[in-house]
Amino acid sequence: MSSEDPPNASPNDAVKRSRYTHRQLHLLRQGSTATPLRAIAHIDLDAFYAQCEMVRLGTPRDTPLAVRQWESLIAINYAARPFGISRMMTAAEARKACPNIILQHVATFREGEGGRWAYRDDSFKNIKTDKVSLDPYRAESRKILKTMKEALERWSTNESDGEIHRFTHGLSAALEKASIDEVFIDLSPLVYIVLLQRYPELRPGSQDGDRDAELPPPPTTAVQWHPEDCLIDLDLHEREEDDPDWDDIVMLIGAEIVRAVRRAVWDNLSYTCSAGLARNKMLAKLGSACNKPDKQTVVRNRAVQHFLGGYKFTQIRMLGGKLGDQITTFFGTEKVSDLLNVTLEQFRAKLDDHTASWLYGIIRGDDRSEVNPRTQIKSMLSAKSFRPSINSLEQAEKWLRIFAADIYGRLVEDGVLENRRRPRVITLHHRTAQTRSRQIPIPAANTIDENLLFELAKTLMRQVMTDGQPWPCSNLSLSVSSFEDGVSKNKAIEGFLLRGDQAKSLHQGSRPRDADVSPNEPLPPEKKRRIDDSGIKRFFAQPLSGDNPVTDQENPQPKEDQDDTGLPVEASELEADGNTMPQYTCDRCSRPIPEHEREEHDDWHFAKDLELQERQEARDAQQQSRPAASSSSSRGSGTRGKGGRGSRGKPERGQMRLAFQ
DNA sequence: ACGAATAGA
DNA sequence: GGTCTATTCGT
Repeated sequence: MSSEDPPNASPNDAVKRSRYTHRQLHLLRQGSTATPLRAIAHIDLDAFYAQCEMVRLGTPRDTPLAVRQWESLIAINYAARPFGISRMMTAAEARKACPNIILQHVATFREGEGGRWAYRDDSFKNIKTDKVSLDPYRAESRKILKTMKEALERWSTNESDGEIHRFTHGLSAALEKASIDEVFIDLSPLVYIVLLQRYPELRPGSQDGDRDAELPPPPTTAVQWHPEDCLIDLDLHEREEDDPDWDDIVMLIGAEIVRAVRRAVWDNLSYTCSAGLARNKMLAKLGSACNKPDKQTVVRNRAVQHFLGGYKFTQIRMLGGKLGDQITTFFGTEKVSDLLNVTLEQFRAKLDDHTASWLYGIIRGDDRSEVNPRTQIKSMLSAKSFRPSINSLEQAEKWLRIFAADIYGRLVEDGVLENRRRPRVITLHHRTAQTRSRQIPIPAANTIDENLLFELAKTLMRQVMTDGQPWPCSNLSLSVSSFEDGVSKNKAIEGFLLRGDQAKSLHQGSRPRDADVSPNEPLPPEKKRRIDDSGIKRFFAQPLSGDNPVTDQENPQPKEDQDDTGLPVEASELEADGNTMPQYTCDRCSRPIPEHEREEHDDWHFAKDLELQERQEARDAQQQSRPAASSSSSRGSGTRGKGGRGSRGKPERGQMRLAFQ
């Protein structure tokens, strides 16, 4: 049984103790994927493009509206749905079904009108000269994300106060932008704060040092759910009358936070969204689609079997494509409930080991994938389909100009001007009978501007044309990718984001910084946890020595010549400022610690132990979170950059630091 | 490193 | 169902 499954409680026991342990509780603050007490939210904007247009136009909520792209509809608001309008309809059909519907065309770029998109009354007549722009929606998406982050931030600072502050300061929720209108949030650290705030008996130190001891039961016999929370029915053998355990309380608190986030989005920006709340991403995502619009759905642990059993597995993330089709063929069913009868061995006979064990777990509600605090995009693409096809280089180049302008504008938003980020590769895709693509490096010496992108695109176009038959061309696209962090960004990081480093210098004078910037990681094949800064190091603002889990694993004790007292940064700063403080020597690490920091330091050891334990478990269970994740770990060799640039070896590093600006 | 394929809104 | 975007896979 995986450790995500709660241990069985014998039903006849009066609940004297919780099913959950202190260890499972305290893992919450690290965003650990290994605890069944985790709280993950998935938030999905309702009919997003349609709402964007409603907000922009000031359309009342009860007015039917759809977003139009040429003759088809790409988003339909909830007021229009009772008329039977769906995405497969044409504009004419929609108007017939609902004469009063607002059909708003998306913004477009127009040939010969510079690189600016605009909303144009006649764009639907100009499929030949216009190109769709999704920029307005990207901009709204950014605003919404920012509002959500602020709401989460407020929550953590409000709650993490007073006596528990030393256990909880610095904790925050990881937020992953899953698409233009969806986010995952790992609420676990915030829920942890609230739990400690409301239930003093859960605070560290109250368990007499035995982390595997069960928690005391929650001091309630019934959970008071908010009237607007939609609950998934419990599994057949579970009863609503049974006393709640801490996982129920976790969901209750999570629901409160999600409600606050959704409320903030509504109050500040007038967007409604739907949310799912569960112990992992997969369940949260299924949950958010259960009650729409403007509702939130809670999938309690005790409801998971019942909930999942009713689905086709092709609804589960990653199973909607060819993999799902294969599985359907192999086992002759699309139902989760049927697949539950398939043994792991039977899965292994048809699928590779990783996929087999991932699938075995996922249909049982076990999903260990992490919420990856990623906000920055990895590539930008601008494309156009031609109906009818185009037949000359001259025609093609007009579109390349627009692609270049589109992408350049987005690069500016992303900070190319300030040298924060810069793509290294540009690619041209070209479709005739088949799709062909060519890519070249963007010369590092050049300043990226619209014209450079255009010139590179033309170069690629020439290459594509010599490769084969270029006409008639039905689709053309230009993209930039392989983003790298610019110089000024590194300065920014060193200047005011790596507080751990600051504290380090402050504490022990100057110390060579090379180790911080050079790619010195003896990188393990990348069992590397994707999001170091959602782990314990974020809590403690650890300096970079903690950046590499492997180093940590193999050298649990920091080297003597480095400052790694394990103190929170704030403590280090205090130490540097004040000079005559009573000290004691910690018997765990033999370091001098100010007396008034004793408790905090003990907490640090406690958390550090948990961290090591978690890693041990991660190694033991060589199980990956997703089937797709496996290949990147087996590839690793030969991808090290030659000049030791290391941006390949340390993916997303800048992102981790600057995740939320 | 490159081009193709897959996934999802 | 067609379009558009983004990421991962295979060599």
